[in-house]
Amino acid sequence: MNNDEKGQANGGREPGFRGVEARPRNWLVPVILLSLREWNSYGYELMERASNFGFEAMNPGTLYRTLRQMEKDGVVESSWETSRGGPARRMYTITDAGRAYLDFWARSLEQYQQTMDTFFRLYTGRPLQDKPDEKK
Amino acid sequence: MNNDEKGQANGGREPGFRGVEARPRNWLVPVILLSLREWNSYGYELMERASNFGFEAMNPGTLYRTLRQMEKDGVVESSWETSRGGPARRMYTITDAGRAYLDFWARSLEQYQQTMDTFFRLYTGRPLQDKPDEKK
DNA sequence: CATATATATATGTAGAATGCACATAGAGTA
DNA sequence: TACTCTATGTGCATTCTACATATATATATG
Repeated sequence: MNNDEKGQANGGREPGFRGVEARPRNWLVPVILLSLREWNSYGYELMERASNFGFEAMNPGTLYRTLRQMEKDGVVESSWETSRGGPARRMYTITDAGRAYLDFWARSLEQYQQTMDTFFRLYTGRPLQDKPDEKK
Repeated sequence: MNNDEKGQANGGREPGFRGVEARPRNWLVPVILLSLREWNSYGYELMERASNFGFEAMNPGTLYRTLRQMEKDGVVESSWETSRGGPARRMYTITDAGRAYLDFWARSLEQYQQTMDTFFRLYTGRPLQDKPDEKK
């Protein structure tokens, strides 16, 4: 709903809505933390693994910037790995705070699933409430 | 993960994470459209109805600005209602494009639910893949 | 009548999230 | 040498959204 191409009413045809994915904010952070909880990793590899969560063709800039911010926030720690061929890698490790954050987010996600249920109940045509009378 | 109060590792205690709700982007737009699909309404009333979706204490500015943007995008239309007591109301009606947008969003939401299932499967300890060997 | 309150809509500003484009650099290989 | 793969980043613009504040009308209350 935020570009020129979307355009006017198109009578119910499949619209070319961009940026209309029902994806929560901060999705990337928990996905990274979940990956790091399994095993330590680095940006380039995390990018591939993130695609398992629907982050297809993840753009590198967003990922690397997010990782640096996460380190500032204390949910991950990093160190350079230079003991092998190829460019140096910044290896990341999840912290205790990171695990706590992940748990918190998972609980929040459960709550959100209930909200989605409510949405679908209304969407599929079973209103939760009748139209109230005009007040006063 | 974006404020000073979150702070450092806290060893798994319940953290005071702010803004860490698993809430999707653009949630407000479909909620408004869903409300308007049931019956025409206006900002002040929509604000109350939005609270049914977990938008507690919605701040008015966000809602009214969103409504105006939605009209620009062609998913709603509005007209002033002055034929009654009290301040004038801007009454909103959903358009065909709005209905199309809502349908699109709902389908997107279904896709996203699968992604969440994947997330929870990993979170609760059943990895989808083993750690691959170091390449090359 | 004056003032307060409820109703109703809106702007200004700032910060966070995010996408897109582009920049940098090491190591192997043709 | 040039090219490609691997790997990490920055700059810029847009969007989303929270918070504070402004405006106006009608009704209730003293």
